[in-house]
Amino acid sequence: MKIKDIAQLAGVSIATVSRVINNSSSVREKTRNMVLEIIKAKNYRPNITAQNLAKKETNTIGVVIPDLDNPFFGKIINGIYEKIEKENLNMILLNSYGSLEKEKRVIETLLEQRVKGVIIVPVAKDKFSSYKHFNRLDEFGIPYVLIDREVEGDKFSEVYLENRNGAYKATKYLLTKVSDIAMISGPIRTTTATKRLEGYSIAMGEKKKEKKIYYGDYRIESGYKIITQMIKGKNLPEALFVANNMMTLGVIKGLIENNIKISENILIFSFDEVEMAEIFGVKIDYLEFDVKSVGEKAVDILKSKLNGDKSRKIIKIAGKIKK
Amino acid sequence: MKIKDIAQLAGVSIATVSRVINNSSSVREKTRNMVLEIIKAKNYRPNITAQNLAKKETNTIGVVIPDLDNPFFGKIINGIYEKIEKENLNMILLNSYGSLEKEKRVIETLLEQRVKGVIIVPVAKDKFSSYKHFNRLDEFGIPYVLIDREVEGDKFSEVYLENRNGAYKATKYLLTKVSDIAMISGPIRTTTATKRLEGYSIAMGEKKKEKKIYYGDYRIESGYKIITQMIKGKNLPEALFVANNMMTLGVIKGLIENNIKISENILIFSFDEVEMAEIFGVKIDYLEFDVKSVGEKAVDILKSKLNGDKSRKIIKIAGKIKK
DNA sequence: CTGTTAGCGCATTCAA
DNA sequence: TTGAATGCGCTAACAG
Repeated sequence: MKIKDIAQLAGVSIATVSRVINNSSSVREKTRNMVLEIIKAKNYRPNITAQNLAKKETNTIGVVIPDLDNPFFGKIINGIYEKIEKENLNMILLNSYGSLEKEKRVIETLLEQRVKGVIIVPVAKDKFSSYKHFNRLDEFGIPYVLIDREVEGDKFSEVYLENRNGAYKATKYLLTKVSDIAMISGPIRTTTATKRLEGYSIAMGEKKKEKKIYYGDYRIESGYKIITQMIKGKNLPEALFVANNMMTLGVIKGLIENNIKISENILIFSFDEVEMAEIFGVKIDYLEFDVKSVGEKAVDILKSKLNGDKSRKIIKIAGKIKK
Repeated sequence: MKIKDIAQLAGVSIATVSRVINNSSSVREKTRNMVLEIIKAKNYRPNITAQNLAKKETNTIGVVIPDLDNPFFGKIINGIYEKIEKENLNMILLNSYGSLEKEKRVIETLLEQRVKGVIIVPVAKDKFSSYKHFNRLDEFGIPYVLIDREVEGDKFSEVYLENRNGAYKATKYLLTKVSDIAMISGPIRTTTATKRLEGYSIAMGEKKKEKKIYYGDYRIESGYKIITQMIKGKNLPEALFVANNMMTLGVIKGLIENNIKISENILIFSFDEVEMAEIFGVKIDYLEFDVKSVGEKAVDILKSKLNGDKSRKIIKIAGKIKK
């Protein structure tokens, strides 16, 4: 069933059918209704592939994520979806698996698909990373927005959590309660870890308190290992600021195993939320981020680019202290 | 940059370029290499939209999920993705929001996109639900596989967790330890809840033990409410079989609040995994399912359908007792 | 308000 | 092994 069939059944030209489908130029009320009826009766659906080719554009946007099996990105995807759905856009989802090679490849896929725009969590984590494959998108005139990671350079539009300021606020908050505050940082080659560490350092420096920094790798095990060593060495701080929720989980595990009461014997502050803590009766302070809005804001920026806005846009999502 | 440009630069016809792109019919080695070089030099990417139109087919499959912000489905999506990636297929992801109306609409979207196949978590939950909108896919000759939900009728290919047998195994296991076993069931209008309840009932019946059934709605709050009332009424069973992990979380919350030690004062068995329990030092038995494989198996079935297999296929994913 | 026609970028017969 | 021509289903001038 194609446009031609509908046209014949309706006794009009395909141009007219096309017009009623697209609501483009004016069609006589009566004609329109008749065509509409036939379309409905025949359950006809226009072939979007053909439409796209004729219009030289696409109605899909590409989303590239480094890990599809991660609730954090699930929220972002959700935010993106709800926004683009309203624009009648579709989402093609790609996984970069956190690998630069894969990232380059999926970008080529997106190019072939002639997607309308791209939202991507860049794999690159440090200042030595290469971003030049993003130029390919520029070559094809496809607008894009980087999310979640703070990226070096001054040409990209981005949306990410306020890393430095968030850590600063968190540390300031902890300083109102105690003065012996240690931090478990993420791997220093990542920009997020660097920024979060900076925030902690600045706040501690302002109050001239001694900094105690431990380095983890953002995963549960490293949090567990570090806290276990602290406990063995009997040098637990009054408060511990942990750079992400995974490591916080490790910390919680270690503390519970050693019967150390959280918030009684030690204050734990996680950079981001540990979702289940409350259910298990564990009291953790954290920064609350509207993660979904990362996706939403990215779509907003993309839309403005699609409308011709050439300016660079940076949006930082603010965190709110939850206690 | 289109195929014509490449052809001109190479001094050959577009047919030849098309042939090397698709590796279709034989092209002289020398010619092929030359064309390939130009393609590379110019960073040319064929326009998939045009390819699809010419070939009257698409390289994307549609995936419909009722909740993008749910780790369970994240795992399934991940399983689907890894499989189709190898087939050089793309995934367009749609959200039905658990609404039948939305489901109908996204199916129309998929029709317009002329997707190659569909994998869908049907919204329909009970025997009174309507499945006739799936016929639309049949009309367009698009193969599809239903996942996660057990659906009434005898025409659909499906992949889901073994609900009844899983619950049966779980209850049998609990019966080896105690005899006073209560169950918190899901809402009885859903097939999953019905099946799980059946499994429990059969196992209890075989041993002529008294059944104690409470009805929740699969959400945290209902688990919490039910356990709280049990505690107040001082009628805690020796063991409690909870029909899903969300309600189990509610149960855990209630028990912890009331200082009742899990696995000491009461045995808790969750139908599916409560991921964080171990970290928080809580001992929960559960059925372990390879959730990701739901997606993988669905792709397998879809592939066979794409190859012309008309038979109906049902795959049940087995659960393994984890203690 | 409506129809005719020329593409959109590519695959694929059919000849050569 | 190659090229010319046709068409995939639809949109968008252009003309009427």
